[in-house]
Amino acid sequence: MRVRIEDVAAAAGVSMKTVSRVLNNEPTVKEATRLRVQAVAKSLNYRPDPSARSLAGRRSYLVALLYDNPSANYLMEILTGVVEACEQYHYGMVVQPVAYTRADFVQTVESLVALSRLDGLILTPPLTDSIALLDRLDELRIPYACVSPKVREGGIGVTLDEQEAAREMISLLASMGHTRIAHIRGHAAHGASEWRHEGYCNGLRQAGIDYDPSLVVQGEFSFDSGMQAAHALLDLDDPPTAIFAANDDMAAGVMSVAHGRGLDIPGDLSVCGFDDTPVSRQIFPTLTTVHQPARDMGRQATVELLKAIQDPASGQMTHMPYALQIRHSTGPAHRQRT
Amino acid sequence: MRVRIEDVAAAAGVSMKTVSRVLNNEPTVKEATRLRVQAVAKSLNYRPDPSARSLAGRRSYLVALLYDNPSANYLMEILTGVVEACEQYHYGMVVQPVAYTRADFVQTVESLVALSRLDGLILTPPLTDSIALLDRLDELRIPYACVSPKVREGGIGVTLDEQEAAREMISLLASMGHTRIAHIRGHAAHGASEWRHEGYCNGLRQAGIDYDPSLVVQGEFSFDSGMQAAHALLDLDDPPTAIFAANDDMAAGVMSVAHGRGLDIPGDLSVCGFDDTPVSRQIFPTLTTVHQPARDMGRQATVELLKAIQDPASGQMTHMPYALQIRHSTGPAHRQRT
DNA sequence: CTGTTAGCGCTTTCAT
DNA sequence: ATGAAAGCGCTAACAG
Repeated sequence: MRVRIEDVAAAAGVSMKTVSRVLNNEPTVKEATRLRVQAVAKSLNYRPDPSARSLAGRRSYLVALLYDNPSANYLMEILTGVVEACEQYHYGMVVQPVAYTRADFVQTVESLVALSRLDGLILTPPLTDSIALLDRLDELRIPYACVSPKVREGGIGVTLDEQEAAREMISLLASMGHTRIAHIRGHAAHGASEWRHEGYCNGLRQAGIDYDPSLVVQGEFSFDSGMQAAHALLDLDDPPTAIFAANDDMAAGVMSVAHGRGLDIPGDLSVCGFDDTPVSRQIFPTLTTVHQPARDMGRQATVELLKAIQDPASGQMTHMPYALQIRHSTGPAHRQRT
Repeated sequence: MRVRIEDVAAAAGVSMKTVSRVLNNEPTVKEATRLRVQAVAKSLNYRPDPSARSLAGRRSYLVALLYDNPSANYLMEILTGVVEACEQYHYGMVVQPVAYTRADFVQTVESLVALSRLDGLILTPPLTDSIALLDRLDELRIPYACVSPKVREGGIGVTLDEQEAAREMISLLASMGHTRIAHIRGHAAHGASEWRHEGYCNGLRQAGIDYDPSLVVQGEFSFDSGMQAAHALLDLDDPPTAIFAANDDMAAGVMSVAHGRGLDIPGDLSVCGFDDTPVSRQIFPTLTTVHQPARDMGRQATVELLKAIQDPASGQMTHMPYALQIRHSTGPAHRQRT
């Protein structure tokens, strides 16, 4: 039969409430009592019943990971980190896709939270950039952590200096002698697209290269949009010798087009991406890109969220490190186009 | 304030229990009453409290998706299907990675089920092939659905005729004139590796090609293992003109090696994979592979599971269709190796 | 076919 | 610092 709190209380010679206090880390318990109860609970292999706990406590011990159509690899990494943190803190996790383009999406999230009594949310891009959503959550006092949000002072979650990473990438290309460096922007709804574009601009400026609008085309983070952009760029009268795509999928699209046109990479064209997804190692040549520690980011965001759930005054915005992955798709700009 | 069952009962002029009956689709309610209660519940926007329901009902209205280190894309597709089915049936889903290589993994699953009172499990490969787990779940009468299990009569879930798909792939290669067709096997723990290999054998037999053991090498479904296998095969005195890898990641590894060696695909070497993951469209040339409807499979498996939870006598093993995706990595065996 | 009475296992008051 | 009693919102068992 299932071990109940009552059994633990009896075995430890205290009341149910005291056991409950120990379980919930409430401070007002004598240390000796706490230790004894913990020992008994462990020896009986007691685990509180989640339903009973949440019914009585008016909370679910559940957080939800919300996402809208992200890359599978990225999301899986984030998810793995979230799961790790949840396990450690004895919290449960549910995953929920939400279509942020739908008019009623804020309401959808609201009722999701209400119906399941969710204790907190982990938001991933581009949900992190919906002011309407964030405002409403603040209003409702629903704790949430953002992964890579566009600026928002005082929020909790994790960020990465994507702008600086992009700048560094451009500096790398410039140092190889490239002066015609193109950029394929990411989906307009993502804050990341802004940052990466700004980093591109900063990199050019720092290298003393003028910004040429014809070298910047809009993509939407998909492989196909990368291909389209590549065609547009390579059809230019004075085409670029290097292309910085705002993510790996688009960079893969560029490389595919380049191969199709018989261009050598990196001899004729250098290509680089962002995210360090598995495809960056699986294409030929391997792709120079920016690594972000998505799994750690998921874990850290969740840890901060859980802290904020316990104490709304806590919860930080943590800064995570990025790392350039220099592989074989980038090189000196030396070959002459025929 | 939250609407409770009591409020619905009062508004409909019936007892709480009658409302409960309507909600749970119990048959013993007069049609007129049922309709009235449903109307009132909807107008009040009533949604039962999951915690209270599960505490009183001794069940969680939760299913868990269990996995062990699968490809991110595959899992995300399955997960999406599971979420769809859960939404439709008003069930919740939790995801749980479990390391099936650990000695205590069956116990881990057991306590997971017990502690969260999970109503059912969705198993993905290779968990579907752990006899120990399946036996224990049967013993405990815990409903579960398998996605692509190795044979098990009477089980519930979804399957795909992977053997036949592999055979068809080999037939395709043979019809293009290939006679030296190699196979890179998948991870030994996966039933899929067996099937695909058997399909390979059948395909050769049907084409009247002798099975050459030196053309079959062991991989483990990873990109790197595909590269290693490719090196081994291409170093042979009489190398293959076509390689059938047991999944796309390994096929991508093969293509990378081929490019590195200056081989033309498909001129010098035809390559094909299995699974139709995004990478198959993102590499150059695009990869010929086998598509499996992973999302539908996840949904269907969940639907069957949910049926089985309601009525243990129901729940089927559904057969799903596959489809060959013929792209640009395969072609006639015509070029002469230099 | 419908209602009444007890809980499910825990946390909250409010005492002490 | 600890305990007793009263629910949380729902379903189970038994009546009628």
